[in-house]
Amino acid sequence: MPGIKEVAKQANVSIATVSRVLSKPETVAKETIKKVLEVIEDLNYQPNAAARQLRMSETTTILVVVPDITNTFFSDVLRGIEFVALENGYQVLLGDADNSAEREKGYLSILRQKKAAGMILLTAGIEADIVEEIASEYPVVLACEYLEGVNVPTVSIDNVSGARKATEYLINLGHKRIGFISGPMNSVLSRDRMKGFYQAMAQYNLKVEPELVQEGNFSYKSGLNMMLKLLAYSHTPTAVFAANDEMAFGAVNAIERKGLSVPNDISVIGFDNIKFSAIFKPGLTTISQPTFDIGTKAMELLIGLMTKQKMKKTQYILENKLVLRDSCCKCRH
Amino acid sequence: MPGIKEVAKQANVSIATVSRVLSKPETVAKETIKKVLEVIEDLNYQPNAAARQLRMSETTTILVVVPDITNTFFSDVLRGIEFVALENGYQVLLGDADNSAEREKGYLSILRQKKAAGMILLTAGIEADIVEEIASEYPVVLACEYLEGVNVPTVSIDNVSGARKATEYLINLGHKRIGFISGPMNSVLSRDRMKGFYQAMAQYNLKVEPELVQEGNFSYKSGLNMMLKLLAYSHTPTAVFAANDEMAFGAVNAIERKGLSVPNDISVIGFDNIKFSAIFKPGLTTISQPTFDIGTKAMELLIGLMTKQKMKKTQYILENKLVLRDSCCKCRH
DNA sequence: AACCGCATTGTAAACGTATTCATTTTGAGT
DNA sequence: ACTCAAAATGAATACGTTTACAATGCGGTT
Repeated sequence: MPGIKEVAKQANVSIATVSRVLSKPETVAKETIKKVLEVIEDLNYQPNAAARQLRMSETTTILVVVPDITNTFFSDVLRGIEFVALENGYQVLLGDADNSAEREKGYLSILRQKKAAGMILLTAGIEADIVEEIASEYPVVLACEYLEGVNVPTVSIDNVSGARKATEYLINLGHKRIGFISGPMNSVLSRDRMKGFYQAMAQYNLKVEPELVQEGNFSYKSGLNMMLKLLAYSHTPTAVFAANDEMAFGAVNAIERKGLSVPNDISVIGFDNIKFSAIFKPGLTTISQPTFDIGTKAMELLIGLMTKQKMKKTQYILENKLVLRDSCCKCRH
Repeated sequence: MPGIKEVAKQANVSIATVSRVLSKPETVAKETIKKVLEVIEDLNYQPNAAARQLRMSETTTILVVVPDITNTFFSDVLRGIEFVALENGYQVLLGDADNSAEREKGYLSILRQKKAAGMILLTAGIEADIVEEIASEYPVVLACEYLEGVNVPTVSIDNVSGARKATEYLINLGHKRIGFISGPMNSVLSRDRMKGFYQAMAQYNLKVEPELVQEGNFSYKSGLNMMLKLLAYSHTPTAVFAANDEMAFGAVNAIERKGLSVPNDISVIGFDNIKFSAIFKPGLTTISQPTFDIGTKAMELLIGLMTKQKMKKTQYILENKLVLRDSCCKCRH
């Protein structure tokens, strides 16, 4: 409630001095500082953010758009983002797109209204040219997902190599008939993981049976259903690679529902290494993404953009790694 | 970039008219509206939020503080909050307290700086008197957690009755030696669940063995460890009630690690009904909280507060219910 | 004693909008 | 054609800051 002028009056100085105490203390006499600070403390004064923002034409909140807040994978990178945001005096405005490109697009107006100084997109539902346009006008960084051919700062993992790594692991265990449950094909990330799968199969001269690759949508249920579909074929796979952990859980449960065992009858490998993968039984072998680091790096990139530092690098690809647990074993067929 | 005055100039009207087109179109001629709207469209003009906020002294962002963004339980209520927020033109600023009361307190300045018009607390790490003070000055609602004796608008579930329900269920299955893994005792919510446990036991004249109640901290790991502790006693329980699902997972895995089976040797019941409870094996019997509804109701309450409607009710207790799955069975001892 | 330089403080303008009040335009009624 | 109310518009101000610029005071130098 109390404004700067109330402070000024009580401290017997001008509002300019009060302002300076807060922003450039080195230009005001020590004694005055003390006096003003006392009054500020006394009145519990906090500068009005809107006024400051209007005057300085800069805000300290940034916008983060996630495709699905309910997905633990994203909450981990969110935590990374918020960690460095707070450290640098920024606040994060959360936008949950709820898997809708429409809602995703709605958040752009927040940027245009200057309610946020920059944006981190954990999604990729917006058309590339729109992203490019908005990125040319405001600080924007892409995390997790990326868009082909656009030159927007990005931090992600190499989904192709990750998927290749997962597939190779199965192959090295002796598996030849390997099924693949993909993510939704409208996402680059999904397409990359599929590409990695195909690359590895080709490299080892293995044929991929068209009926053994099914498209899911990253949900448990789709993993379950697609696996049931796979199991309905006369010649079932001896191993399955699911493009994310949640679908892998579905696959495992589908297999067990049919009276088969993981990994003894069918091996299953996932992707993401979410928290529950270690809790699940059997422990899920999967590709681990450095979620927290993706978040911190993305936020650092964004800060660089907002403070107009010239950056040596704007594209980061973080390492993923295979984490071994109990859902895969040697092929016994 | 373009301001209201640029629009005014191009449309050959005053800035006042432009402003009116946006906020009180009924007071301006249809023809003028059309002309102005065209220019606005043309320039892609968006009113500056800071200026508007300064002038109107009101903002449309609200602050939500969660104890742990990584906990899927909270992301579900977050989704509920954001759903009605968006519907009413509000944005949500996310504050992750990372389980630290200190960080939690740090978010209060956002309210004081008027960067947010109101706040929803999903946490309860802040001292009751501080909350009460801040709530007397700004719109604040408590969700999930609540504080004893403070009259701040609150929406929660009845943790006592939920815990009683869970315990009764075990008792009705014939269990007499029932263990309890509690949440951290500094949270009212935890204390309530414990209270419900004791109430049910007392009601059925069952003795609770002190060594069979252990304090965890809502994490998987603590559930695992506390269960191992329970199993180390000579006389082990035939059933265990864990104060949240994540700890229940830990308990189940601890039991199986000892070569015992759930539910055949020991029944386990949880609390919250998070998404993985249905995926986990055995399917976890638990108490379901209406997470989404908690979120929507909390946001509705907050909107009521912010728009200064007089409200008939400021304390909501939502229904919880028992959901049966496969982690409990009749006592066989 | 006059002057200069520096440290400290104050005055006033600007940021982009909403709104009050005054002014102009419109149109209906005579 | 003239009047008058109503409708539409414009001019000017305020919101709470930051900051460029001006003003003041003080110590030391000449």
